[in-house]
Amino acid sequence: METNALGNPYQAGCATRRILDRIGDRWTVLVVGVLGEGDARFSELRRRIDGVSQKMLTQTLRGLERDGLVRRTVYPEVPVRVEYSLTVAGRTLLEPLRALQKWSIEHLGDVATSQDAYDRREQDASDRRELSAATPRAR
Amino acid sequence: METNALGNPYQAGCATRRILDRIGDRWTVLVVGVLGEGDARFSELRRRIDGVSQKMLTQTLRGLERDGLVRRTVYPEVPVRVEYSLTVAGRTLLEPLRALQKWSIEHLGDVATSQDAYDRREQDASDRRELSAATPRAR
DNA sequence: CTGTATCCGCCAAGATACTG
DNA sequence: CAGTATCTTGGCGGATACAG
Repeated sequence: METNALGNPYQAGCATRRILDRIGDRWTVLVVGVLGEGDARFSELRRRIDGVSQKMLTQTLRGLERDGLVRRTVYPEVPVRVEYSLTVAGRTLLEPLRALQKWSIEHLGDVATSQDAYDRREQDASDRRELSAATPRAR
Repeated sequence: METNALGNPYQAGCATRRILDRIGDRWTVLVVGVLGEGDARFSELRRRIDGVSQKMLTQTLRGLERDGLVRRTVYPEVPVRVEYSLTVAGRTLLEPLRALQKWSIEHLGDVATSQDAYDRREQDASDRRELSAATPRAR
């Protein structure tokens, strides 16, 4: 038999699910993306990642550091300087993320179109339901 | 200049972030994965996807249908039969998901190891903090 | 500058009950 | 069989205050 699609068993706890649990949150891929363009310090990341709060940036970086994907280097100057960079493992993650990005760029337009069409159908259906509710029986 | 890493601008709302907003939830990739192995009806998906509730399966399928990635076919028999299948666009999503799965399989072990090491360091640090709090000053 | 520590609102997701 | 309709809740993420 040929190896099929995505995993076997394809269940909660499978590899794909596990990695998505890690990168699926709002900020992780953004941080990895920025660090993929070069090392950066905390305030720089904060500036370059639109809308991230101090707390969430710290939390995201701690998670990535814990996973061994990001390295944190403290320079005990005054004031303290902290540099973040991708580890070797972290850099390997860029590849699959780029694959996902490529898919997005190629298909997100179609997805939006499909959504619009779907929503219009739903709206029509909803209208029809209202109408029939307003005139319960023909007279 | 060379095209760099992940997106440009790499911000909230970028393509990668948008697709992760769609597939980052708990069930979407599992549904796509199972459907990648062949068409299936509702109860079959429910059985094959460990732990999914009726509500979440319906919600996930509706989202994928709205995005044009899954097709829903109703056979008006008694009792009604509903078949779900990936659309052409839906099948193209399998590729980047497999890339992610590949990364996971190759690196998730290292990630777990890194996490353990990190947690042990944290635990030690925490122990040391407790100790110094218990003996505020040497005597 | 680079973080911790708290408090809080919101919403995704689960549990449960009901329906065509 | 394949859903819809509510109710509830855990936890993510934002805001704010404070600290090394």
